[in-house]
Amino acid sequence: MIFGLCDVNNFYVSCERSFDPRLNGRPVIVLSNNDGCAVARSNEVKALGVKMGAPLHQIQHLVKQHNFAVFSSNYSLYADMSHRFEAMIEKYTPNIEKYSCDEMFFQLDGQEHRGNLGAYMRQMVQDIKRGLGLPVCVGLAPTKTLCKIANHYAKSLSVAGGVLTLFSEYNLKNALEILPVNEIWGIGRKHTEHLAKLGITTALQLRDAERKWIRKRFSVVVERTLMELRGVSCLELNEVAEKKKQIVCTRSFGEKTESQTVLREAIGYHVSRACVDLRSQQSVAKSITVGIRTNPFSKQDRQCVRSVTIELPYPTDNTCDFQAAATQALNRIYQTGYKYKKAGIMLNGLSDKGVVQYDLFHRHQPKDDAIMQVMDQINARYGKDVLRCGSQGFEATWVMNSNRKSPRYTTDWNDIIGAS
DNA sequence: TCTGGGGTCCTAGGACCC
DNA sequence: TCTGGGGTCCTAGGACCC
Repeated sequence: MIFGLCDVNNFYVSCERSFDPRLNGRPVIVLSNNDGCAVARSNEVKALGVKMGAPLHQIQHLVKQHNFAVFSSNYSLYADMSHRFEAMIEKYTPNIEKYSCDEMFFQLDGQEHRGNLGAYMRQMVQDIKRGLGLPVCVGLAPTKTLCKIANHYAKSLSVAGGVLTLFSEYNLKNALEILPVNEIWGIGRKHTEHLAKLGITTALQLRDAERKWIRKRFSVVVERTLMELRGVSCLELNEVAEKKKQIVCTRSFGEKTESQTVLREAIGYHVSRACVDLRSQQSVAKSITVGIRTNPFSKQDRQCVRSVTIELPYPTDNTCDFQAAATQALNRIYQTGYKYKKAGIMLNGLSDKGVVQYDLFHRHQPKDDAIMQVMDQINARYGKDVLRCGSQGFEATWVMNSNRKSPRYTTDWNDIIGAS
């Protein structure tokens, strides 16, 4: 079996460029929620030394000087492009794991490419470029971790055709010898520091280290990484997307607020979002955590970070139950005199809706399910939050900044190119 | 003035059980 | 001075990922 990884170069930026070719060759960045940081950068921007997650206000001089095109993130566009990207790969192999919106792992059994794997994959790369306007790179190797590395080199070396394979010991050795450990999938900042103290700074050194010794000093995770570098596959392809084990919804506010009403409305909004998500995967949740905080970067504001978890009497997927619990939670943590910047909620203890055990005194109300179903249907048809809980309010004074969003080219009739 | 959001897995340690 | 052993479940916290 052969593993492959196909990922889109600078995904969000490439989506924007796909619908506006004038952006090609021009420095482009896409901002995080609330227009805070640069979360996607074109190669021109990377070449200027702008780091992933750089706060916009810190790079304003470059933005002006080099005439960056700057976009707020347009998630409905990116999600739609992601689906199309996945569908294109499916034409080449049925065994796909959607690892993230812009990365697909897959497996090839050696039959479909008729002896010329490279050509088969280059064809796929071309197809995606032509069909979606997205530039992608492919890495092929015996393990997922090595695929990541092959993909990394395909991209950073601008390999012709966008496909790089890592199979022979000769190629592997050369690739791993010059790769710093922190570039390995699964080795982050802490592990890098720790490894450096042990004299391990390159991928090759990690691969050839003593397995038991690494296991003892780190954990099975790093041990697995080591084995994967040796070409022993320890990570399988997960083709079926598993259900989420927790659902989180948090947002910063466009402006700071001291008002409990505004906090309650923001939290109400997040609860609604999370519950729709919960029901769509046919789960119920046991508890909800509500959190609020001030701006941690602010020097002059007094800081306050609070959160509380409320256990529900029974696991449920009912928005109203969670709204009531959330309001109760907010009452417990809210304190006057602070300028709050962010609020969020988390649904925990998820389980399958069908298999929940209720006790003797629980009266399950089929009516509640019907109400939620109707609410989901109406909102799906007429727009989200047409029907909502009162606690969400109607003003949404807290909404984040998103001033530079591109049109929803593929998901809104009015924004389709050519529509008047 | 301005700094994102949403996840997963693993381990250690405590509570509890027989 | 003496105070078992083995197991499971749960949670908090750390580390990592995109």
